[in-house]
Amino acid sequence: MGIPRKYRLTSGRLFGEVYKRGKMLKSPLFVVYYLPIEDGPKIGIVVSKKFGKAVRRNRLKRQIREIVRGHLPHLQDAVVILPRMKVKDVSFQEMKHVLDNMLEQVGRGDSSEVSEYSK
RNA sequence: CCAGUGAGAAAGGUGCUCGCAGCAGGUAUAACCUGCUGAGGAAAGUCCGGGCUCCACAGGGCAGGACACCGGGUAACACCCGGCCGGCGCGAGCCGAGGGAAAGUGCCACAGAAAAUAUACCGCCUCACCCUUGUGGUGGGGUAAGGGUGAAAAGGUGGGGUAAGAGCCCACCGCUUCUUCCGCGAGGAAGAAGGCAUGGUAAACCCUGUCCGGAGCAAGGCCAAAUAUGGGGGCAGGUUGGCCCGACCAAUGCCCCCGGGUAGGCUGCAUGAGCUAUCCUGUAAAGGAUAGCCCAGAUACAUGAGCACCACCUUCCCUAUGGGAAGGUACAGAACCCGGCUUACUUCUCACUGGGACC
RNA sequence: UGGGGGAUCGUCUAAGUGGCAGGACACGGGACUUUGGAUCCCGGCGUGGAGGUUCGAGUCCUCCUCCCCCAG
Repeated sequence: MGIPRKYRLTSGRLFGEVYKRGKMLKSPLFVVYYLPIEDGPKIGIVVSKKFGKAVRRNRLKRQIREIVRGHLPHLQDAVVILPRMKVKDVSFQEMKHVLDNMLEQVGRGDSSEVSEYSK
């Protein structure tokens, strides 16, 4: 895994908290929920079974983790990332570009004001 | 060269940068550094069989389920190996839920005379009677050869025989029974006798034989935290108290339901029916001996991203024995662990079969 | 990960012990009506896939595919 255990979202209860009380960013490729918390960034990734069998889902999760890894220093939120179906037709480079922008917005949202929508 | 059959092997490689998990060490828990290790032949489907754990349990039976030619292998199996029989294929070979229908019960639609105690529709033959004397009718009897129906029609083919026919008789084939020989056995071979009895269906109920207690690592164990001695019902009538005995009352026991609380860590958790090599036994599956090796262990669930070179494939371009570019390199990801089965799927090797061409 | 259940026209559903797959709604056509609705008549449409047992399979057996539920 590209993210140390310390920075992972590790219980169903926390996922529920983020969905319920967090904010949301949408793009054609991803949906990101985030909620500012005290003890450092915590990342969770949810990949639906629609994306294929276990090998394919695991690979997608690894690629997303690889992208998220670079953003860990400037995040202070619990973040849940859900890829959407269009990700299947897109290269790693495009995924990285889109997700980089979204995560930068999450990082800014912690200090300055928050915009609920993107694009 | 083409088509095919059967065995077996591999699962792209090397280097660099960043990053993840486990273990060991470094000065001390988290952190940090170093080193080592890190998915599969199917890890899959969860279809069988075990180990392991808890619960239940005197023994046996009933119910329910699984299996079913023979011999062997195994911890066990529905698996594997060797064989038998049957079927398929020109062949190499492949396939088979392959016990019992002369214990019983059920079912066999439609069609057909009749679907299982045989029967007699069209027919064939014959006798008697009748008259309109005909290729006639009525009645009785003999038939199972021919027709027709069906998935299936009560041994088959040929000959003799007969009024017409029929295992009525004969030959061959099939079947049944018996004997001898071979084989551990399934069974095979030879011979004799019987005159044919026993339709199909048991992946219909069933019978016979063998085997099977239930649940599953979210099993189970330990620690921490939290709470309510709560409410209702059932069973048992044991223990204690009300001086003793009985009744009665109260508390306590076990099970179920409702309600409330907690839901975090450690362990199980990886040395095992283990892997590799050699030798011995065995046709083989497999077993034994010796030596060496340690080979994932997560808990929102670990292998990715970028780059370079090489190998292979496809497409395109060029000055085309060559060079370059782009894309691709199957099926697929361990979660308690093993033995199988089944399904998905790329490439290669070897042996064999049939056919064609050439020397 | 483990355990359990299911699949029949477009949708909802039937088919004791194997024997011509029916019905309702919807759909298409026609009649009635100036038109539409309602009503009446007619019609097509299906056993998740592959194989096996049987003369014959929606039904019995095996293997796949998909969906749902439970532990939560």
